[in-house]
Amino acid sequence: MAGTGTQRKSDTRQRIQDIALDLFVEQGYEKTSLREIAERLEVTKAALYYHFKTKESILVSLFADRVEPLDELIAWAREQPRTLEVKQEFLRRYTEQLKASSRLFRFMQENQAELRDLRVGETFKSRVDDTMELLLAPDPSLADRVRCTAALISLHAGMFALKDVEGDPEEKYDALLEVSFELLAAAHEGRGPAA
Amino acid sequence: MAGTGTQRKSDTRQRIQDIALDLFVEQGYEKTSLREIAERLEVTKAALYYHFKTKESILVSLFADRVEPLDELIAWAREQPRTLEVKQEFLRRYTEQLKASSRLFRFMQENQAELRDLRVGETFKSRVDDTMELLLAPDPSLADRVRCTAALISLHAGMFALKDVEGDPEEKYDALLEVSFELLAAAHEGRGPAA
Amino acid sequence: MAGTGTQRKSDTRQRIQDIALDLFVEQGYEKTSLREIAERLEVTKAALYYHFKTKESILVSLFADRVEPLDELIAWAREQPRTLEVKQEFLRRYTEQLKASSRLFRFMQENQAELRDLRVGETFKSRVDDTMELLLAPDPSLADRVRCTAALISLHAGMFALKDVEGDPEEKYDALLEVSFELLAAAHEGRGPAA
Amino acid sequence: MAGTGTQRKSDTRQRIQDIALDLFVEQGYEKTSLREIAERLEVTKAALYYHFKTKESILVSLFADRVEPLDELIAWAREQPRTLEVKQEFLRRYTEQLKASSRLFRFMQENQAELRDLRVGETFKSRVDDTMELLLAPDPSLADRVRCTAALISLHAGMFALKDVEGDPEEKYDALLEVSFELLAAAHEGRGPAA
DNA sequence: GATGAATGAGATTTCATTCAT
DNA sequence: CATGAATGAAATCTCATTCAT
Repeated sequence: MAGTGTQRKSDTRQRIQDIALDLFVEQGYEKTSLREIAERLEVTKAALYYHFKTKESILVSLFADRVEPLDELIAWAREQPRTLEVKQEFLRRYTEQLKASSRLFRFMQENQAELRDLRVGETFKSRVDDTMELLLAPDPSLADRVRCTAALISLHAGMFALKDVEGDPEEKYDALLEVSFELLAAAHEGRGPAA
Repeated sequence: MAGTGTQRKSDTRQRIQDIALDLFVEQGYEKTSLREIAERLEVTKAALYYHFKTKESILVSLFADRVEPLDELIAWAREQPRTLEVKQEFLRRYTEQLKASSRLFRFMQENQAELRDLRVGETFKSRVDDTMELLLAPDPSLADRVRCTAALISLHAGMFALKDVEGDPEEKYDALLEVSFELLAAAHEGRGPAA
Repeated sequence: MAGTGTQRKSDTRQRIQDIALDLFVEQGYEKTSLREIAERLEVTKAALYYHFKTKESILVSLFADRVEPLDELIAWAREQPRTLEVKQEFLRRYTEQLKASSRLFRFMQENQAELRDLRVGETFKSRVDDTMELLLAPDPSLADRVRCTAALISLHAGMFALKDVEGDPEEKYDALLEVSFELLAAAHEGRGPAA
Repeated sequence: MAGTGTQRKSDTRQRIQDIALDLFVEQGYEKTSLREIAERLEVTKAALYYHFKTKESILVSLFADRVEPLDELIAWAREQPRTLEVKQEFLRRYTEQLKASSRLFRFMQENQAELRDLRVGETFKSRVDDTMELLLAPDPSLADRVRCTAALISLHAGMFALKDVEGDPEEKYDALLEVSFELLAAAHEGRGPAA
């Protein structure tokens, strides 16, 4: 029994998820049909239904694994004092997660409309709200709110916007993070209505 | 009685565009069927095809009117010196256009994947590239590039991200613009690698 | 009033027929839409309906002019003695009519299935029956019947079958006619079961 | 009871082909809709698409089986000396194939226009060219070419032209074949310009 | 674990036709 | 003589899903 290798149980489920994410990113969720997924996998559509109850559940499963670490990160941040250093550390770790699941986040970014009524959207929306609340000072000015929003948006959308810029991805991530820090710092001080 | 009757001269084309944009924003392009548009308009599907050759051409027509003013703005900016004041003025006018076509820009924002292979995407992508080039100093550092990117992204995505925040939309636009100015200013000075 | 030229009354009707026949020959009747005809004419579909009640009536009108000369030819032949010379003369004149309306006959040839339930088919079918009767000796053998059939079929289908053969069309017509004469002559003698 | 039940193993594909050919012959290809085929089969339209990717592929499949025997026949003839006897034997076998697929050849005959741009047309056209080349003497006169053409055309179109003539179909085929032989013989001798 | 066969709903699109102007 | 606007019907095709095997 022992020693039958690392992938004892069928990895088909995993492969479905992989290929589905590829296609979802390339084409969007609606435009990707189960036929396509099945063809790339070289199995029949019916086989997909052995592993997933519906098309949507494939999508949900893709998000499932990523929610937990995000929740852990938020929980961690809640136990910390709201210092600038903590907020920075939070963004740093947040960026790590973005990096680790960049395809998925790209998919979210580019398919917001489709995700909106798929419940999964809600799930992530509420995490973003939590995140905003963590970054903001209590009772923030509108300008500070905007700064934090900009910090987050830039992290999320920045990599895709910089796709055509040459350079090491790691450096780009660093640059994005630094600009986020600037915005965050300004918001943290409560610099006022963008004097 | 006068002036309130049904519009004699067919404005059906206009109404199609209006309702289509509504539905595209609500549901995305793919998920919106011509049946839906026709039903809301209380005409038959075939009527849509009298006014537009294909579904895609409805979408294209929505963009057509907005490209011109954007091109004019870019052309104007190109004739100006690249001072910070000009760049600010540019962003101010840019924001006016975003405001004037907010539904359309929201649609773009939330349906990037679907737009990607619809040619219309290309059209706007190239305008964004032009815009970036206008805002950037010659031979910019990566950090400055990121700042400009963040400035633009925030303008584009900011309003939707702030949807749940209470407050006057005008004030929100002002706040977004100011934060963009901060980022722009930092990039204009070439403040270096986010000191 | 006099002297206003040869085409006093609108020639649109004529142009519709021309273009329609072009398209019917190229694509078949079903596959040719009124939209196409209208576009080539650079008028609207509705204009077609001013000149023709239905699509089918365009087709019918194309045949109308050709039935009369055919009927005259048949009537002429009926008054003649059934000598071989007369039959030959009949085929000669018949071929002239085929030449004069070659596009139309090509259309008939290649779209028999579509014509079958369009009444126009019937009309011509009965002329062909009349023609056969004229060519055949009384109480003919099956073989002679086949010879006459072959003679007619070859005249009808021959030109299109010889399309790729180089040479003067007139010569081709002559050759076809001569082979028809051979078949006709054999049938006229009642040569028996193809000894 | 035994052996009369419903066929267990799905022969749906075969049944689609059968019914489709029936309808194509009756009405033509364009005029036959998939709805009609599906209704006669008592399955849904979607079921057709399970078995055939497109409507055209149903048509193509009908031809597929018939091309092979024809190619074999042509190959056989190419290995033989070009004597009159061989040519006759060739036509005899050719006629057998026409008989065996008479519905399909009737369909071809009556729907040439529709077939023209369906690639399948090309396929058969080239076989006819091959056949002509086999029957013709080297460097033939136009008249001989016409005779061979007439021989082939008559075989193809003759049966349908003789539909209303009473008599045993076998006898009709024999008569057609004999007249073809006459034409062939004349062409074989190179009888000259239809003396 | 997976397939083969099928379905019901619905998509985009095209067509011949009508009619007020 | 002709157009602009619209319709109802139907076409081809795709999709997510089901189920017996």
